[in-house]
Amino acid sequence: MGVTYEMDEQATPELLRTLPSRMLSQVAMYADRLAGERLGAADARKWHYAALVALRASGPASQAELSRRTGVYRSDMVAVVNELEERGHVERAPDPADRRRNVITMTDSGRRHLERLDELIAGLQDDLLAPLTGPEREQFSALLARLLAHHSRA
Amino acid sequence: MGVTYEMDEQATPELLRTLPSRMLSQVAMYADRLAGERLGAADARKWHYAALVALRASGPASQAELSRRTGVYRSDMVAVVNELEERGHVERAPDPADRRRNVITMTDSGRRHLERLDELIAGLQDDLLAPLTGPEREQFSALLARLLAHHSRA
DNA sequence: TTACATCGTTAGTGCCACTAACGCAACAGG
DNA sequence: CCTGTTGCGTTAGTGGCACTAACGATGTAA
Repeated sequence: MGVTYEMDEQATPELLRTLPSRMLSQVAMYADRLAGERLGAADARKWHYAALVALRASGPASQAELSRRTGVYRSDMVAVVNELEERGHVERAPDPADRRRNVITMTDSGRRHLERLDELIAGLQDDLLAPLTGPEREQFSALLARLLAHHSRA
Repeated sequence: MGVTYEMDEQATPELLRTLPSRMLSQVAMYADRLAGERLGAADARKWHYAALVALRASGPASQAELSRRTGVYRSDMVAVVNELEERGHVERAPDPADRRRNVITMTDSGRRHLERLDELIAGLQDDLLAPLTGPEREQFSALLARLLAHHSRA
């Protein structure tokens, strides 16, 4: 796992090495890679987790609703639900009240799967923030939250 | 610019909304998008900037050297140098001392271009960190630097 | 009825990280 | 002097993700 590629950190120009946007991208890349690897080992992807969490939080929902709640595009949600359905973690049924919709329901298998993923994701946060102390992690999260709030408002 | 997609922030489960790895990815995504848009408007890409900064910092270099200094893959550096060459920002010449290598040299046009990009990138940092105070920006950068250092050591 | 919006779905774009393999050139050791 | 190894530039290709466009079917409102 990890990168096989040899990059010379020392030789990287100071300007580049200390650029916030660049550090941000790199740390995020590392986090994404780690998440991808671990979720992959559990036969899952980021979006599976997001969808399952949304289902647990608010109960059965249409694909479009899941899309809104997770930020996954409606068009990509199709594949996510397909994959979760193949693995028996959700069921897809037409909504009798609105025949445009599918109702997605989490199965028991899905609930168990989600619990495993919860632990996996929690461990991930821990490894991601490993070099920081408790208060520093709070700090970091709070700053991220503010940046996110600022940049995601319409 | 920005996203046309409608995501319901309110409906996103707490667990998901406050997950550090997720916030990190999202903020990074926003930063990347912003960088892509602005650099695109200046007929450039992230990698162009990285390569030019490396050339300014340490003078002419082979493509492999630029690759190591910027973190851009050797295979992708080909296109970067192609594009910079097309635009007249660098020159590519065979290295007489080692005929495997190309020597990449920045032109005057490249230097002027880089100065424009410097300003553009500086403005970007400012917009990215807009909601944070001066000390908070320092904090945030320092935390990122520590995370990066931790995760990029062999 | 007409117009419009929403839903699931398919297809496709573009960017980026990353791998594999190629022919060529340099180099180190026996 | 050969020989295996390493480094170089380059090509091609993979897979994931963000994102757009358009479709037919269905629901809602003017």
